Amino acid sequence: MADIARIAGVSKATVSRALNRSVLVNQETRERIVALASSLNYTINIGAQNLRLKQNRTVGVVVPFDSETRQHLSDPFFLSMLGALADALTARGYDMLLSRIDAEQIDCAAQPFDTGRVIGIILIGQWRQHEQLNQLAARHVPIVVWGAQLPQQLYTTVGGDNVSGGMLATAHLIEQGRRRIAFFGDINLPEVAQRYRGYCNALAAHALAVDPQLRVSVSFIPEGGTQAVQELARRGVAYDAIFACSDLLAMTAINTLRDAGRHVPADVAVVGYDDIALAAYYHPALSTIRQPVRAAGEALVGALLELVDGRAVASAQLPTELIVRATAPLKELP
Amino acid sequence: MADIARIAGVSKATVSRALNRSVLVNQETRERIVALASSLNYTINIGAQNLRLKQNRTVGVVVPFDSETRQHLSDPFFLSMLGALADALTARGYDMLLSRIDAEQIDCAAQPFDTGRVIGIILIGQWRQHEQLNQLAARHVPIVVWGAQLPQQLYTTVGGDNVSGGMLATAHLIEQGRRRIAFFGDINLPEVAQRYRGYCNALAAHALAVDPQLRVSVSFIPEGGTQAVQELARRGVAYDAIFACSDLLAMTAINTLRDAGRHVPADVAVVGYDDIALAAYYHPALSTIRQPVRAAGEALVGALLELVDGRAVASAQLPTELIVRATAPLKELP
DNA sequence: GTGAAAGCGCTAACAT
DNA sequence: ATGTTAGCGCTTTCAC
Repeated sequence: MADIARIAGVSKATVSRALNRSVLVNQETRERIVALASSLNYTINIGAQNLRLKQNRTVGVVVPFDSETRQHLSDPFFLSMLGALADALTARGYDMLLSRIDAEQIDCAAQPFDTGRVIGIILIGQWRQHEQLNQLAARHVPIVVWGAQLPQQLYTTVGGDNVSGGMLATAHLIEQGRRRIAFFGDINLPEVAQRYRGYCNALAAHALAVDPQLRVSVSFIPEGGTQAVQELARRGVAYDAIFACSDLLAMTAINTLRDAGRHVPADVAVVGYDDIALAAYYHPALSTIRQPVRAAGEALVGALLELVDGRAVASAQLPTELIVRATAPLKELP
Repeated sequence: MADIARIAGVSKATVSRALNRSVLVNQETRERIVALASSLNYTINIGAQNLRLKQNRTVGVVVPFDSETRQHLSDPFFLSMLGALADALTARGYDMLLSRIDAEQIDCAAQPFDTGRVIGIILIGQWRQHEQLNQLAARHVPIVVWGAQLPQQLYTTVGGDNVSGGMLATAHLIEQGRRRIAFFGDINLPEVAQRYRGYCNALAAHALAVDPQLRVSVSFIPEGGTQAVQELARRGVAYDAIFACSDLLAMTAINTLRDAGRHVPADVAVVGYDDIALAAYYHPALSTIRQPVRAAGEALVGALLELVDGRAVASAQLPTELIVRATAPLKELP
């Protein structure tokens, strides 16, 4: 900027004003300076500007990975969420700083905020770290979490309606005549626990008993579906349907069933979760619960910006939707 | 920092030194200051530090989207590349600033660099913007592009070996007895053009003619596979194999073939490209060309950091690998 | 309408 | 071993 000022024969102050389109500066001078700057490929240094203005238009997006499986950034659902967040932030003129951290050390998530790099944090994935998240919120770190609403929660969450998602999936299977519905998912994760509640609710609503033998605790790794089907075989329990807590789980489960000579949906109907892009292209096309990813991105960003402005924000639940495709079709096959 | 200094009864300089673990400060004083800072959740403001030190540990990752299709961030391959980059950068202690821009205005990609936010740019996706990329490089913007090596190229690329990828796929199909191999992809894109060259090479090596009727120009949208299969039907050309330039294209093509009553691989063998996570879980499991995503992330980051250090970096080609699965198996089915 | 000067939070000579 | 001071690149009173 000093260079520009020297070449243009004015002071730094004038250059600054010209570049910020201040009305205080002579139209002709302003145009001359702007032209000069652009010919020199000069742009205001945002770091210095931020320092002076104590402002910042960068939001931190943190994706925790499971220390054992390192799985998260390979999960198509979280990846598509990233895309939605990038879009939502770009649309509002904010930049996105992406970090990955160990899920066991969620407190590190606040680091980009503490060091002044970002104005707030969006955390994709709640895992089991409820307490640590509460501590961050108590420290007044502006943070919004994609996940489930929990009791005594100090931080803001945006999430799908997991209870209703679980109910929709299970009710659909019941209505198609299924009675022995297996549940695949780790209910230590809050979101999965809520889906399981929905599953139980739907069974109860149809006067069906919950058989704990039908619930298989598997993590969100791709092989989970295979493991779960094998576990059911080991237990020797009969089932005619599966509700899997992710599409990946559902797909690998179906592959394993097929290898075992069982037909989908004839022998076993399957409903997945998330409606990732490939669910529609899988064969047979996957029936699933859609999570509204684009809306989620918007909602997360909106909530965070409110928080940053010092306004309190209630946690939000986004509607989930049953997408009926071939693995659990409407008309029961004979 | 001034606060800490006041409370600790020392000067800002001492606090700065203590927090940077300088040996110049009394051990006891240092520990006292560090403890005080951490109890106050104080961390050095990186923006101010960067300004003073004229340093920066942030790298810009830019993902262009096609103005018409807006497709890129939904493409599983690019998304997984993002994950690999995030990992590679995190491992080296760099942060990642993610932006999406219109592919038609690639020059905007340099903005985070021009404004001093990042030390260099990694661009995922070369598209057709060869000239604009050359201009950026000519301006000495440190930039590394995931894509194909092109003649008169001033910028650095890291990419898969597309020619060899095309050859591997095509040769495999020929060796399994296929003679009429369709090619799905838009050869206006440099990477696809190279894959097509590999395809032609493989045909030539087996003394087979290249039939232009077998090449269908489709973009990387999911519906591309469907469109391409329909286009071949419209043309009325016979074929017994498909080499598709992405796994998504391959999958939707297979679905469309199936709807038309043609069997994969019996009637039509199919090889995809990328080896996205779901290729293995598709049914039938997809034969494909694997692009080494993790290595790509490492290579892109490594190359960029070299550039930033002022060293010249040659473009790199990463090996591609044929993954034989069910859609184009080793033993030809009768 | 424009310039001089102070200061955002930090570090590194240079003193002491 | 610690304090003083200047300055990174910018904006913004306050003078002129």
